[in-house]
Amino acid sequence: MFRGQFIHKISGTGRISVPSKFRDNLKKKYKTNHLILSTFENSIICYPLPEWNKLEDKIAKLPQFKKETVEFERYLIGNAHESEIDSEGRIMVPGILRKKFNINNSAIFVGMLSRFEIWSEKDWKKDLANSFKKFQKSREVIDEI
Amino acid sequence: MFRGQFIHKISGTGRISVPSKFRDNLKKKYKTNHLILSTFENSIICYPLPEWNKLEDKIAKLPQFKKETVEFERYLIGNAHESEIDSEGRIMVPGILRKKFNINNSAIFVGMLSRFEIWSEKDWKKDLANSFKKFQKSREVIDEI
DNA sequence: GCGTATTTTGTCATTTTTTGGCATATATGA
DNA sequence: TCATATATGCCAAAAAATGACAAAATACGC
Repeated sequence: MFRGQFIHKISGTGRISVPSKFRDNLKKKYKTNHLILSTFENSIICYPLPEWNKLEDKIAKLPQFKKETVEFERYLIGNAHESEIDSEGRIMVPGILRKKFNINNSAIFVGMLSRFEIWSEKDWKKDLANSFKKFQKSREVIDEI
Repeated sequence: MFRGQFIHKISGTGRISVPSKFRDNLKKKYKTNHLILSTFENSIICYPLPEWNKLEDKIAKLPQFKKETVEFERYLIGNAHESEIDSEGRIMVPGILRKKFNINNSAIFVGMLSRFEIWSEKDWKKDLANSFKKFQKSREVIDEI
């Protein structure tokens, strides 16, 4: 499970080291060092490749020209980049994603159990300000827990 | 699988380099460097030749004089151009397609699993502005995922 | 606290990918 | 046929990604 927050520097070429605890989880639980980075709301969302593949397999079975399928694919698959963790524990975050989320000097990794997110510091702080309010609202709606 | 977004320059003669990750996928998975370019919505749609053939086979099985079949065929098959990836990793995008989609200086490749799309920057941004909203809608329809 | 091990960061060299340019070839249409 | 537009082949420059190594920072055990 991915848990916790970590601030890491990102190099000019877009390399950033994945928190070692996340790497341990990837190795132990998923036996992979491949990630898929995609976009969701205001951050880069990262899935272990095996998890992501399950999602793709489902999408591949949908009728390929149907409007909903196409829109879903454009957003989710269209933003997805595969990235391998290198010998130093780093990944390359493609420029197109860095630009999209204003990730320049450092970024925040946020664990989300089966996935994790990468935020720019600025956006993270902004979101944080709202998140407690949002949490208050959503806990009234989520009955299952 | 074709995934991700890549912005590439297009030459005056209509040559544009196919993202290397797409080329790798073409080689490994499809063992081809032939593509079929056609039109779909506001972009050029690109299929590896083997995938295209599958599509044609499916179309061939449809009732051949049905209105929808004819219309579907005319649109998809009628606009299809074959293109081979050259030694520099580029393809030629026929002028007729470039004009149709206002592709001038640069274009965006968007991965869609078994195919990919080529957009003009302008149209892509326009579409993108709606894409998260569309995604929100479509994911309600695609419950299984 | 101190020393050790691990993790993160910086830098440089190498390789790969993308782009630009130019010359030649092929087709198109008057 | 010739002029024009379109397409192809080839080479080299520019830009981006990757690999390797080492320094700096941080965490950990005692």
